[in-house]
Amino acid sequence: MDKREEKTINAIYEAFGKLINQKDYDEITIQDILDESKVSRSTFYAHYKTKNDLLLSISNHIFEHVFSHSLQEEKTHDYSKDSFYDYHRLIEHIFYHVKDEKTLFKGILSSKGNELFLKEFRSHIYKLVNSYYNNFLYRDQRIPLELKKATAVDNFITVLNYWIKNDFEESPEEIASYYVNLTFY
Amino acid sequence: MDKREEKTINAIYEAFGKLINQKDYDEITIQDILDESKVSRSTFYAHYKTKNDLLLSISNHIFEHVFSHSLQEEKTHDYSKDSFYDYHRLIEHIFYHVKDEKTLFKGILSSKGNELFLKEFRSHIYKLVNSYYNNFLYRDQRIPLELKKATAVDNFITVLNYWIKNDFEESPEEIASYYVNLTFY
DNA sequence: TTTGTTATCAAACATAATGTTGGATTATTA
DNA sequence: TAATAATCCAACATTATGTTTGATAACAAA
Repeated sequence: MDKREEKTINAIYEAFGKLINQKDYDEITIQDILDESKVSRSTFYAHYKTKNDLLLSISNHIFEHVFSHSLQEEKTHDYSKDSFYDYHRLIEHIFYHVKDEKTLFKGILSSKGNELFLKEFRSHIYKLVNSYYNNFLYRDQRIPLELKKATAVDNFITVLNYWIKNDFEESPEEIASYYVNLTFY
Repeated sequence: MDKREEKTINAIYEAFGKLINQKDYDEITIQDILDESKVSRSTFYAHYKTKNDLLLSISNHIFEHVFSHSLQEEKTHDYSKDSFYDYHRLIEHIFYHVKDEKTLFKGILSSKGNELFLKEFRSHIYKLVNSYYNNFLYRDQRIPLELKKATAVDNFITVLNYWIKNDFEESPEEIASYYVNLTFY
């Protein structure tokens, strides 16, 4: 990629990261981003069609990092040898990566208007959850599998929000065990 | 209330109900509401400061209905005699009321930009959950009480979304039992 | 180093939605 | 029926979005 492009995209990402920790996504105007990043209007629109387009791009950038490990797993891992332990470790791993991006997660998840981000996030978690129930037999007659999966996804968000509220005080291992206990026992 | 006022507010509510089932809250313009309701711009702004103000007003109107029973309970019910059975029945009751307003719930919960509604909704459910844990001892050492409460709130939304996705096919009792099983066992 | 390419910028512009105001009209209440 | 109050129309100011232009400067490749 052209050095100039890289520079502007970086500047825009940086600006967004700062702004999202100051006000709701809803309230951030493109003008705010231009002012903060010192990128010109026409340049911004050369890269992104809309503000949502930018958010989507940032989301993908984050998730590439956070879910990189699980994406690799998906291809190389031998599921016939899966154990619950492996799965638990994978979740710990993800929480580790989330903590690496704590500022962005905190900013975005605390913000009104983050639905696009949440939707992307959920779809990534859904893949994990799905692979879990493809490898472990689901026994509970009382609750439909699809509902159980939906709960498993939403619990992840709930636990993460709890972590954010506590300013990432707990260790990733601790948080992962909360999630696993809530969801799979 | 003046008959004329009642008429315009009704017209606006009706228009909103129609529109929210056609497009996302985000995409509904005030102009759309004016056109659909045939209310003039200045009249609209005589009643609501913003579109969010309207959504808030509609939310309160819905929740007054849906949680009326539990609000009454709060004051008159003798909690020292509380049983889990009573609590389960209360939840069934709420799902009944939700079904009465199924069109609005479906429209709003399927829509982008509904965070204001969700926030209000959550705060109502939180009151219920809170009263539950004030009356039943919490034993689980593995999960902090506050996290358990947050999960209990979010599970409610998850189950409701599942119900919506299935077009309210299940009975309120069935749905309530899904919720209770997911959350309290 | 030179040359062709391409990203950036500033500035002006069109468009669209929001929110405000004033004055005329009509419905309601008492 | 008279006073009150809600509605309407229409014009307007404001704000944010998105587009277009042509000039300038940074880059990559020969």
